[in-house]
Amino acid sequence: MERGIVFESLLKNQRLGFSSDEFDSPWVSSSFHVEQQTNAKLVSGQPEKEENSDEDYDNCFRQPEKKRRLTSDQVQFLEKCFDEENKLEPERKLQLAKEINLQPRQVAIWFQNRRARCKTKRLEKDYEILNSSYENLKSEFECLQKHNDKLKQQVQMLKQKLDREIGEKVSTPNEFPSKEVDSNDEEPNPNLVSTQIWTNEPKMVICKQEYANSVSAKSDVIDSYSPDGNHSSFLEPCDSSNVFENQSDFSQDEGDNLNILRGPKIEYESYIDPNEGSLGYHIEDQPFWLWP
DNA sequence: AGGGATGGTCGGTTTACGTCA
DNA sequence: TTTGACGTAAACCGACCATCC
Repeated sequence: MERGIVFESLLKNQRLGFSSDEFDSPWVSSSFHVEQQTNAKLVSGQPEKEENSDEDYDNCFRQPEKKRRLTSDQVQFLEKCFDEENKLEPERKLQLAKEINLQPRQVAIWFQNRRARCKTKRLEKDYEILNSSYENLKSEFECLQKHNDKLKQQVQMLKQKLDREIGEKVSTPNEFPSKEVDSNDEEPNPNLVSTQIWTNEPKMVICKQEYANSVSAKSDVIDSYSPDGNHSSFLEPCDSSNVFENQSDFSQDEGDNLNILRGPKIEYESYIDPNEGSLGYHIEDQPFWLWP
């Protein structure tokens, strides 16, 4: 049998162009390999065949050598070496092969496969991180969409209210407060956006003025339209340092690749459900901007 | 400078083993 | 007990690259 194994290995090694140092058959008188063979026989339940040189010679042309898993000792040893250095210098390969009675070629292949497994695991981990980032962004986006819808509803309500009250004031012009909003006779500043909201209180006026060019920059109303007609997204750059602050397991390396996915931090603290009776909207803190 | 030999890595694939329903 | 499906480790293959002579 040994000659059969040697023959098979020789064929393979010649085909692969192995150097002579790699072809130092560990299959002969290898304690590790004997253990492997014994284990395999125990598992498969096949009786051990009587060793015979003539039979072995005949076996040279029969079935090739079966694959054997490395023993746990061998794997442990290789794992330890892999932890130290995941690449193999030629001398180190020979040394390791000698120490655990394997062919240098086997050691090389083990390291090769181990690197591949390592990479696969790393990719899986990266995928999980990316996926959870995606889920976070998705749920944030959905929240923002709901928020946006509610804000639009509010605007609609306020518009209707405004129309109604203007109608009332027109029908009773004496009660219409004249010049209460701006008693100065200054020229109107084109950069000012002035919005007047008439409440149910006849004499009360809520007036909100902001510089138009500061609205999009400072507004807490995130989804807005800037005067130049461009839609200013709420995903524009801002302080985003806390977005994934609960994801403390981001390693530095992974973080380098994933920074792009860290969106802006968005808070909803000032948002109160408008269905709760009053407007519930901190209008005095908000620049008032009408959707087109 | 150019080319062949050698040897390494990598991605993908095949093969054989071991486990489990 | 047998068997087939399945996951995984070992081995292979081809392409590519670096180094040496």
